[in-house]
Amino acid sequence: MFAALEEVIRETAVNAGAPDFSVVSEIPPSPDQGDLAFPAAFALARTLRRPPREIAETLAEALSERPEVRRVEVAGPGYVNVFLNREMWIRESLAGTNADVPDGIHVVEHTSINPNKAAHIGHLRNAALGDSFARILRFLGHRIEIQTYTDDTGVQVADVVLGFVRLRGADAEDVRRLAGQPRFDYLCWDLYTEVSRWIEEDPEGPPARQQALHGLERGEEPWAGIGTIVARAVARRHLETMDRIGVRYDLLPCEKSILRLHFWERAFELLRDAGAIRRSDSGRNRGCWVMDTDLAQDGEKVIVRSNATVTYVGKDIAYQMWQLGLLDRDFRWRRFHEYPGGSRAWISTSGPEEPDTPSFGSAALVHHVIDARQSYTQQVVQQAVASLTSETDRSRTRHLSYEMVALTPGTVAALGLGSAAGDGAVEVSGRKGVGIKADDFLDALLGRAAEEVAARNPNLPAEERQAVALAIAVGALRYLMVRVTKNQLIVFDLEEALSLEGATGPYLQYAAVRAAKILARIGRALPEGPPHPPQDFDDLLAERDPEEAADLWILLRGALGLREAAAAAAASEDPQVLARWAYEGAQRFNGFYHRYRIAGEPDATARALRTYAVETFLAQHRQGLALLGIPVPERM
RNA sequence: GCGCCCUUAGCUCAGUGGAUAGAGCAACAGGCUACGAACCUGUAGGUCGGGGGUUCGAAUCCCUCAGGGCGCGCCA
Repeated sequence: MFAALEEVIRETAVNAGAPDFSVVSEIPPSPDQGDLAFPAAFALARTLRRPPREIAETLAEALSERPEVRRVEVAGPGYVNVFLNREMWIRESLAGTNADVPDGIHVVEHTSINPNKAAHIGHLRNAALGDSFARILRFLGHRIEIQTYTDDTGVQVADVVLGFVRLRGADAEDVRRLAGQPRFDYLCWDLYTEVSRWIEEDPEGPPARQQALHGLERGEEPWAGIGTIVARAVARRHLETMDRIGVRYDLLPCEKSILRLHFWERAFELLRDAGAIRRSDSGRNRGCWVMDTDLAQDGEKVIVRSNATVTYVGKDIAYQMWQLGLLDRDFRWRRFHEYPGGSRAWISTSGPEEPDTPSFGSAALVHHVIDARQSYTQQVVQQAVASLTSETDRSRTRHLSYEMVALTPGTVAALGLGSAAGDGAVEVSGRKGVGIKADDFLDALLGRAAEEVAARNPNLPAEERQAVALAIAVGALRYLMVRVTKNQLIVFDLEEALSLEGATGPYLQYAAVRAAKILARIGRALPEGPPHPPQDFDDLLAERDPEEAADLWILLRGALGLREAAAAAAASEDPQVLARWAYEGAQRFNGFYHRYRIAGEPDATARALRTYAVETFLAQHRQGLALLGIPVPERM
């Protein structure tokens, strides 16, 4: 509808002699200035050599002939303010669909934690960002596949394996027994910091680590056997942790499979044949296979070392080639984790594949949710992969880059993780054991939420109280992680993060719970989707007090902006856009709630209009919260 | 040295060319016998890091300087 009106503006201006231009529209600061405004006359004043007000009058006249326009005003120095036929606008926005979504799978790769220790708050940001982004894409009509890359043969796992063998004197059976513990990942967290310190301080450390790493990569015992036990047990723990906050995965592609299935060997041939890499005959990188790139310091990036082993970047190139279907090799898959409710996560294997395995990968577009520290590496990989595609427009791999989570010195001190030096942010480090574990943080939130629920709902059965507290804790956590822009470093303060008031998840949930309660009181079911407006909506609105009409309209217009907000979030690759929409919606609703009676309103027309607005708000708000992974409890 | 990100109210952040720069927290003053106060209303708080430029119009775009964070290996 906006597009049609913009076209009217453009056409009118061009007919008046203006060169072609793109029309901008905006929403006026107050609804008594209209529903839509065009500042076009200012820019046209110069080219048409006429005063802006005069041009605005011409544009207004053209617009006023459109059926979707009720009234047009020229305001101030030359704004064209449009009062829409609101019923028509609502009906059109309800009819919006995902008709023109291109086919093809979007892979969202997120979380990707090294399977050697418990997940921490930094990983929660990644998972919340990736999961919300994936839900938004699915809402917009895309087919989605969720992957979490699992580096089960890297130094981090090797270090923990070394810790078990060297510092604990454990064999595979011992480790298998320990891995059965409920929070095996916590045990590994502590062992990892211990072994990291040992490697740093003991001269035997570095060579021992080297031995463990090579053992893992080559499949030598005891390293490989223990490595598999550790990696799979910890990866399973990660799935359980993330499932607590509503984050699930389809696939766990493992580095070990990439090695065993010789992905790199094939990728190497393809890259070499395409001329994307070449052997360096001179200089510092003599004997290596390198890629020419402006990104690297000397103009070349080593992909294969002079000792014929492949770098991290090389392995990542092979993996990303597989994701895009550019590698004519495939993983084999086995069932790994059954989620309550039926879905399951698959893990890659180089062994025999299970009979009824679906096929994965070959995505149209892959989104890598990886923190900003990896920007450089991701650019190099993207360049390599792009050199294999015929597409000239843009890369089919996207780096959804985000800034990390650090800790306030106060939080570090409060948790006994070290002394607070200065007032800067403290980096979360798994190696040093500085960080807040994801499960611990969620448990702390759960504890605080449970207190609140008990205080407010003393008569609720304990089991229900627990369920409500969980929803609130998850809502608080999910909102916390997406409420700021992905580019903003989060300096995590525990006290602040445990707050359940103000701009927090529970605020968003509370608005939904309230709205649902009102509807329940007057015997209306929870709306499945936004309802259609009442007949003669504009006339009904006009009969109300102007202030109320404005409040009703602002609530409705905001709620109906869900799809637009989701699309903007997808385009900017940042769920924060949607989180802001949800927060502002809750604010509008709470204001409305305090101002107007709904269920108890005696006037039937007023009650119907207000109920309609509440139903629309609730349907849209619940949908928006679902996209952010924020559950809505029955009561709170 | 090069690259990316950040700099807006005391604090944490919104606001990616339009009308008077907005929220939350903290502070102060109010509001529960109404659909539940995890809420709402009000007060106070801003040279949008500094300086140039483009534009009818700049927190927003360009240049430059400053401060802060993170990267830039034949490591993973």
